Amino acid sequence: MKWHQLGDMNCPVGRSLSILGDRWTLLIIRNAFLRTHRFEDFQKQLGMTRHLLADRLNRLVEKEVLKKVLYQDGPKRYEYRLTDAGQALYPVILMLGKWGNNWLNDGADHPPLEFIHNPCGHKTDPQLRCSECGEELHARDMQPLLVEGAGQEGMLQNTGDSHHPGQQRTASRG
Amino acid sequence: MKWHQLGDMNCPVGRSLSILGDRWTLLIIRNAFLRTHRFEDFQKQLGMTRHLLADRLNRLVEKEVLKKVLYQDGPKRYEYRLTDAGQALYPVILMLGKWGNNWLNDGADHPPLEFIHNPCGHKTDPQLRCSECGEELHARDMQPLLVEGAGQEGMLQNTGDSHHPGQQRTASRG
DNA sequence: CTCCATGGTTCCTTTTTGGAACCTATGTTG
DNA sequence: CAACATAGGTTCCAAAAAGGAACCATGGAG
Repeated sequence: MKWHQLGDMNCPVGRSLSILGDRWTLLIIRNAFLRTHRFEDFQKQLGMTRHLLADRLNRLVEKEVLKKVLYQDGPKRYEYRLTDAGQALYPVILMLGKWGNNWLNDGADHPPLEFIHNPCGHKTDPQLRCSECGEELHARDMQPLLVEGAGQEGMLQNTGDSHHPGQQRTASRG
Repeated sequence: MKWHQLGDMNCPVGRSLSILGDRWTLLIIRNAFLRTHRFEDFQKQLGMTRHLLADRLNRLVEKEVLKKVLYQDGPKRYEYRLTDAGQALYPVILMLGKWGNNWLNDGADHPPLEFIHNPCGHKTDPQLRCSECGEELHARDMQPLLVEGAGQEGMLQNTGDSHHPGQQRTASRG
């Protein structure tokens, strides 16, 4: 299977990764959150080839994660800014950062990265929480629920070949 | 710059992506969360070449995201399971899924994926929240803070070439 | 007309993928 | 013992993507 066919799959993680899952794309988006918007700046900060950068920026514009905004009219120049969809990737970037912080400090010479949450004014540790009870979410407590009419190749639900029975019921196809 | 040099960078997002940022790795991890553990099952479910799968599994074991566990002694057979570091990637996977759900439902024929949070029993919408005030976190409210002694190429802090002044102060190097 | 800045594009080499066949160890069937 | 099955790889080769460096285009400044 070619990797790009993943975009059609039923699993939302697969669809996300068909756009975001390559070597540079998420780094470009990270830098966009850091207020980098221009071709030259992306290129200098990331050190990637101009070639690839142009390709990735175009693809992100096409997928509506970034948009081109005119910022100068002499020779018309555009910069790249996050769309609403792009802004919505913040949790992904932040959780990747948290993971790197917690689990990839081999030599310990990497400074822990911390954030102030401006509205409350405190150093914050971003946490994934349940919208209903407010508790922190863990993989073992989550039960995926696939709505009716779907799911032949649904992923994010086990396909039933588990060697560890019990513990699992998916909604449909029962 | 070669992509693998990113592993040494100061930014935790860059370090995370040096392990996770390729076409297949996060999909392998997703399936591990869905209780897929064996080579053949990964291969069938993902449709990737055995070649690449072997390479990625080995790399994840080396990086201590997965571990090999003996499950049969006839011909010795091992399966791949998430380590604690691997388990800690759940928020990343879940937020990628949430994003795909919300922003990549082009034809709308993809079913929304929903989860029950077992401890509270409700359908949950996973949210990124502040550990201190409990409010949902947004990019615009977050101020990265780099601890002293660090930060030459720190990333996740703006390097100062912003064309949009104000709105930004990083803690050190002032 | 020349030079500069920004934002690309082209050309060519090196690495990574994709696809399919083959290998290894052991266990089962006949 | 031969033949086949199972699980987990490895090998080989062609195709695609990434890396590196030079070149191009537009418009303004000198």
